Parts: sequence; structure tokens; C-alpha cells
Amino acid sequence: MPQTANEIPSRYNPKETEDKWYKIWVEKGLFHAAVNSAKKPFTIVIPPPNVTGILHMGHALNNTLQDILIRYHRMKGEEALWMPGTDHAGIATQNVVERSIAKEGLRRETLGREKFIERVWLWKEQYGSTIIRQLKKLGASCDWSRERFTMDLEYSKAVTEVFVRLYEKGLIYRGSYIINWCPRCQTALSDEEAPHHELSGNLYYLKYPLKDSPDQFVVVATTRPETMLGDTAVAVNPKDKRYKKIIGKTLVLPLVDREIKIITDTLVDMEFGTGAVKVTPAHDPNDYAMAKRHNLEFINVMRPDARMNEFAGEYKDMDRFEAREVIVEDLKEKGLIEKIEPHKLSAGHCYRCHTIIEPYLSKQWFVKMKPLAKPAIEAVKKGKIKFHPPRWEKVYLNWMENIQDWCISRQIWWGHRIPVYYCKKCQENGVIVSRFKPETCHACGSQDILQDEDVLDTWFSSWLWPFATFYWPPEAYKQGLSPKGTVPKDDLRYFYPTSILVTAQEIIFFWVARMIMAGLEFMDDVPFKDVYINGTVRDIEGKKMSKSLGNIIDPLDIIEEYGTDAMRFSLISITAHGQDVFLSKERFEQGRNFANKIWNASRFILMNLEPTLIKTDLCVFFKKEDLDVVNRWALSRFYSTLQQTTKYLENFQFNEAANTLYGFFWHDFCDWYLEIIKQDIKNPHNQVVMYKILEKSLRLLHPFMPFITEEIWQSLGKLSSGSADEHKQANSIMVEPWPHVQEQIIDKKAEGRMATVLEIITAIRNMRQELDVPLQARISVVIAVGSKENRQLLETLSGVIKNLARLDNLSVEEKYKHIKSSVNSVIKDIHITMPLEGIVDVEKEIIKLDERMNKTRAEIAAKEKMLRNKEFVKKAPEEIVEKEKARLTELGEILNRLKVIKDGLQ
RNA sequence: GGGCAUUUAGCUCAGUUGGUUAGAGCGCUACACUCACAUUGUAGAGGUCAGAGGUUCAAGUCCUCUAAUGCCCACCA
Repeated sequence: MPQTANEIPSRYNPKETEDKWYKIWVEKGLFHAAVNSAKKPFTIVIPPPNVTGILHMGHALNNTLQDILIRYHRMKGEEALWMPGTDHAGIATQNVVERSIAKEGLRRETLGREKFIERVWLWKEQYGSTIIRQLKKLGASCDWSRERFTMDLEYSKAVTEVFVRLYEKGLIYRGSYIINWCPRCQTALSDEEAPHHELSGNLYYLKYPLKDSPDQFVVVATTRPETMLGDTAVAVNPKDKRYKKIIGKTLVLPLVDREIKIITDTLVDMEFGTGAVKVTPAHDPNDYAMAKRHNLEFINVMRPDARMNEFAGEYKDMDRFEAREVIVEDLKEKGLIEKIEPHKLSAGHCYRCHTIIEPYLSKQWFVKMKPLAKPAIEAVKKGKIKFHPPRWEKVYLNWMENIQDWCISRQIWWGHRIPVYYCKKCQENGVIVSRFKPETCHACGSQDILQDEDVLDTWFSSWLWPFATFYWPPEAYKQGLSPKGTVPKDDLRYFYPTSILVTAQEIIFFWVARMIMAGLEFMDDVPFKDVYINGTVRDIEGKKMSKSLGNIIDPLDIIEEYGTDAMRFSLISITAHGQDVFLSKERFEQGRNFANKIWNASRFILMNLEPTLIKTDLCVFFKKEDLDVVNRWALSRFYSTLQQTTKYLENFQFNEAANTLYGFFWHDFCDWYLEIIKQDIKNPHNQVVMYKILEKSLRLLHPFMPFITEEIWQSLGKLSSGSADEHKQANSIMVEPWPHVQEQIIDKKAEGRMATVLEIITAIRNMRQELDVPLQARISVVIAVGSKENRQLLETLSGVIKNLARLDNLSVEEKYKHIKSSVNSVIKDIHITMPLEGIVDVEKEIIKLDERMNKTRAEIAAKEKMLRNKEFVKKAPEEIVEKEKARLTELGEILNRLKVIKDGLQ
């Protein structure tokens, strides 16, 4: 910011400041944090965005919150580390790269695994840092020297280590189960990766003939008739009287003519459908469980791409939905469809490509979760980890207490290979779980050893993020040197556990819960002490923002148009504690306007500051007695604001903190204080106080609006350089201390007195506007005061009142005297009289007075009733009772004054 | 089926230990541009705090029920 008025543009231009300061901050190493035993660590690990990600509003909100916390704690003098990085996002990235090579006419399968992985790395080099660049645009003060990627070599070591340790502990096993299978991605998915959505489908009633009497049927109801080809039983509830006689009899499965038995199982709901259910063990998790109980056969009728296989006979090669139609047609022809009813059902969908998942029988690796969940439940119940807002604790506990085993193998190529090896000779028996590829088979000595083809679920690496980013396990880094040449050996001990995790509700199960389990299992301590769950960003109609809905507001567009600070501030000020946010583009104007307000207030101050005056030792002016009431009020308001803001930040009430600052800076400081002192701007007290408040306000605003505050703060620094004040370091506002609350400067009495004066000014302005008195008109006001104190106050500030209320004359009297043809107002024990000969409509004035008197009387009646109530006087705290009494007295006085005025007018 | 959240001004929302006259931003009305800022200033209009019951001296705030809306979880074929 240049120094003279002419050089400072009247509008804040974010483009000129943002990139400049970001670069300087990075160059000065201000984002870097290192082990420092003299300081308390404050650590946040970023929820690593997908390497394929592009910044959306959810990221903008989430990362702005983290940046506010980091900048605030850095200013508080803590060693604040924000650990950044990206997630390799297995399926998502593989899909993106597959689409990308498809443009060259290439397919993954033809390329081969090794070549394909090379292409993924290449893609990562080229496009993988997009979101990191975008986070920088957002002003994120991450320690970029520590940036990690979940596929980094060192990180992979941690993943392998964890797999081996869990396996050795008996918590990892391999088995054939019904899992969620995405036929498009052709991989298994965990339960969390296959969210259920409602679909409109049909309930088909199929008739299965009895072997002994082919004209008799058992009717079964199903939503997926194509799976009937794999049926190996029909089940009924043992209590179901309707089927009692035929239990154990044999049915002939239509189309395939397989003989199947009628069995009983308590799982069957008698109320649903016909009470008889077809059992397809290889294609339904319930049927699978039933089949295990009854020793039924498992017949898989589909291929991994969800086309029918050789067990489907003539339906082979048909897609599952095509097969459904054809099978229904064929059954219809044979008269084996009783009816078809429309039916709402919910089915799992792939969270990546939204394909309907197929419950599919296959061999996968699982983690036993119950033993891991137990300590993680305890930790939260004992309050070692606190959720904010606390309601999420219930969600977490509910999931953890009903946790299912975690399917961690994925049939894709991009990810951490499972550290499991098989001896080709010994086949399945020769399973070797190892940190390194074994040279020979332990059993037969064969060197023909193959690694498991599958990779691990992405979250199997993400759940290690709070410690794997600090080079875990420490034994592996005993030398104290990482491949990158830093010395990380004490980092883990110093920065772990991290301080707080800020994330979105969608990943509480995927990520938060699992990190807690991993932290307790491998670090023997919780990974963070607080979890702040920020709300979901929605559009103005409450819909989640998504590409497919086309309702995206791109944060980068907003930054381009309004500036980063404006975007950050707007977003924060409208986001209530953990509530969802409803956004429209216009809502960012508030932040832009505020940035401009800060800019112009600073411009005004810079233009009017006398460097010689603020260079003198400031402390002398902080003797309260020396300052006039205006300055005492202003400083008191500032420190009250500081106190409030600090409290809100400590409680994660970011919107309250932002709005408190907004209200103070705009309304108290600009609208009132600067307007008042304009008249006497060169007064040394005014000079120092306005400088002080601006400088400290910039510090309070800095975590929210980092760029504009730095820009202005640097200009202030230049102006006062060489002085003995805070600018002697003149480094960056980023590392300036967060101001201390000076309780002795908070002066409620001064605040109260000024409030009265401001009320008087407002009342006078109101009176003249109501009567359409032009601003140019020469008017006078007579104020009659009840107390000596008020008289003194008003006499002292009479110049201020005259100026702000645009009065020619202001006389302060002791007693109210009626003035003919005047407008009147009463504030507490103060009469304001504005003589306006010829303009005043006495009738109208009397009506207005009556209205006010009636209102006052009603209030008096209510207060009297309250105070007559003995229960109230007995039970309410004394101060409340006193307050009510005082208010009653005041109301009485007001009523009397109104009466006097009315009498005078008549 | 279970759970959670929301319901306060025309709109979008604040209001964390219950305590004067319920707040903000936007929008609206009127007035004001030589004097930091029209991305501005000044003043104003606008609310029986979803409904019903209860606890309490006192309820937007605590409890119960109802209604509407949104979200999450669950193996109903």
C-alpha cells in the first residue's frame, strides 16, 4: 500500500496482494514448523484431498477453518504445524487415468499392469498437484516442505508394516464371502463404499412347481429374478402354518430343472411377499448365511462384469438386467409368474461410478474390527477425544458398536500391493505374509513365488495418516534421516497426538473412526484430541453441490471475482457451528464489502497519521485517566471484542468470532469512532488510539483474512518504522502475537456513557428525518439532563453531538422547559427538544407521545406485576431483581417526562 | 424399521450454562455523493420465535407429544 492518499486506490484490489504475500510467506519459511521444546506444539493433519481432486466449496470451507485455527495458534506463540498432502485415491484415480488413456485409444488391459501404473504416476506428476495449487490460492498456511502422498515409498512401508502386524496378531484373514462388487470397476468394495439408494423396481412372484405334484407350486417373491438360476433352496419360517405340510419336500427349479429342497429358517419374514423366499447363496448375503447354516450348494451364475456365466445355461453372456427381462418373459410363457408388483427397494451403489453393486461371492482379505473398535469406543466415551458438535459422538459410537469386518482387498491396480505371497508349487497353502518378497517358499523351497494381485483399500493407507506422515515406524528411521534429508526422528513424538481434526461428516466412518482405531493400535494413543465436523455446503435450495446437478459454485471463480479474503470471510461468517451452509453467489458480497471497508478505513488512517506522534512511547497514553471518554470507550470496545473473539475461537464458534469482529470494526470503529475523531484527528490521543485499534484489529482479522491484513499491516509498519513499538521486527503479521486481553482497559462505565450519547445522536437524526428537515437546515436542540454527571458528559461531547447530528446549536439545560412548536424525545432521564417553528404538527406529536406513553405504561404494568410476585422476589437472583427494579424506576421517569412534554404541547 | 438435524423478519440464518425491549446479512422504503469508502452513509418499516401441553418466579432457550422438511444408518427377499 502506498503512503499518500492519491496513490491508494479507493477500492481494494485483491489480485495485487494475494500472490505476492503468499510467495513471501513461503520464502520466509513462515509456514514451517519444527520440533521446538520451548513451545507447545499445535498440529493439524489435513484431510488429504484425492490427488484427482479439484477444489470445491466443501474443501474451501474445511481448509479455511483449519487455516484459521493454525494461524490463530501460530499467533498465540505455539509451534503450529499444518501437515499437508494428498491421497492416492485408488479407484478414483484409476478411473481418471483409464479415461485419459482411452483418448489415445488405449486400454488398461492391453497396456498391462506395469505400464499402466507408470501412466498413473505420469498423470500424477502432471495433474496431481492441481488441488495443492488451489489450496495455496486459498491462503492455506501448510508446511509444504512436509507434503506427503499416501503412495510415497516411506508411506507404503508403513502400510505394509501395519498389514503384517495385524496379520501376525490374527486380525487379518482371507475368506470367501458375499461382498459388494462393482461390475463396472470390477472390484470389491467395503460396506461404506456401497451406500444404499432407493430404486423403483418390481417384486416378481415366481411359481416353483413341486416335484411330486407338478401342478402345485410354491410362490416366492424376488426383486432380482435373474438370480433364480443360482437358487439352491426355498426357505420358509418354521412357524408359518401355511407351509407346514410341504417342509422338506423337493421343488423343481424352473428353466434349469434343478431339484431344490424346502427348508426352514427363522430369518424368513412371514409377513413379506408370500412368506417363502428363494435362497441364492452366491448372490445374496442373507442367503449366504442361511446356506452356511443348512449346508447348501453355492452356485455363482455371474461373471465379474455381471454378465451371466456358464452356470446360467442359455442365458450365458447376457447382462444381468437383460437376463432379468428374458427370464421373466420365459417364465411368463411357462405360466410360472403369478404377478408382478411395483416395489421400492434400496440397493447399494458404487460410491465412485454409481453402478448398482452386485452382492458377489468371492475370496477377499478382511480385518477383524471388533478388537480394534473396543479401545476406540472407550477413548471417546472417556472423553479422550471430543466431537464438535457433540451429537456426532452418538453417530460414531453407534457405528463402532455395530461394526462389521472390513473388506480391504481391491481388484484394481493402483494402490498398495497386498504384502502376501504365494508359492506356485504349494498353491494356496503356501501363503506368506511378509514385509519383503521372500526368495524361496518356506515349505517347499521353490523360488516360483508370486505376490497377491490385489491392492489395498485406499482407506487402509489413509487411516495411518496422523502418524505415517511423520515417518512411522520410528525403528525404520533410526538414523534420523529420511530420504528427503530432513531429520524427522523426534517429529512423531513432538507433533503426535495431533491437536484437532477438522473434517466433513461423510468420512466419519471411512476415515475418522478408523484413524482413531489405528492410532490406538499402533501409537498407543489417540490421533487427535478434538474432532470438528464442519457442515455440508449446499446450494440455496438445500441440495448438495454436485457436478451432475450443475449447481456448483466454484471457489476459484469467487476468488477471481471477489478475492480470497472475501471468500473466506463470507464463508465463515455464514457457517454456524457444525451446521450445513446454504450458498448463493451473492452471499460473497458481504465479505467483499467488508474487505473494502477495512481497506478504506485503513486508507483514511494512513492518510491522517502523524508518524512523529505514534512513534512516542505509547504506554503513557494507556493511563485511563488521561484519556477522554471517547477513547476510553473505543479501547474498551476493542478489548471486549478481543475477549469475545478469543472465547469464540477457543470454542470453535468461527462464525460468531467473525461476526463479532465485523460488528466491531465496521460499526463501532468506522461508523462511530472514526466519524467522531475526524473533528480532531491530529489530537495525539486520537492518533495513538486509532492507530492502536487498527493495528490490533488487523491482527484479530488476520486468521480470517490473511492477505489484506498483511498488506495493510506492512504499510503501517513502514510508516512507523524505527519506532519502539510492535513493528520493530516488521516481519509479518502472521507471526505477530495475538493481543492479550487488558482487563483494566475494559471500562463498562465509559461504554455505558457513550451508549447514551450515541442514542441521543440517533434520536436527533431520527427526529429530523421524520419531519423531513433537510441536512442543510440550521437547527438547534435543547437537552435537559437529570444528573450532574450527564450534564458534564454532554457538555464535554457537545461538539461531537453537534457535528454528528448536524446541529448549529446545542444547549444543555438542567430542567426541562417547554418550547412551543417543538419535537421531543426522551432517553432515560434526558429530554431532547428540537424547536421547529412552523413545521411541527402538534396533533401528530401528541399521537406519537400517546403511543409511546401507552407502550411505557404497558411495560410498567408488566414489571410491577413481576415485582409484586413474591415468588419472583424470593427465588430470582438478587441482581435480576435489582435490574428489574431499576428498569421500573427508569420507566416511571420516562413516563413522567412524556407527560410533561404532552402537557406543554397542549 | 432405528437415529440425527432443521422449523425465529420478505429471503438466508445467528441467538452454548433459562433472566430487561429477540439480533445480523441481504432485500425493501425515504434521504444524502467536494470532505476514507455508493462495494458508502443516515434513518425507518418488518417477528404472537412451527403447533399443543408441561417444568419454572421466569422459556426462542429445558421436557413431552404432533406436524413439515432434510440427512444418516439397517440383511426386508
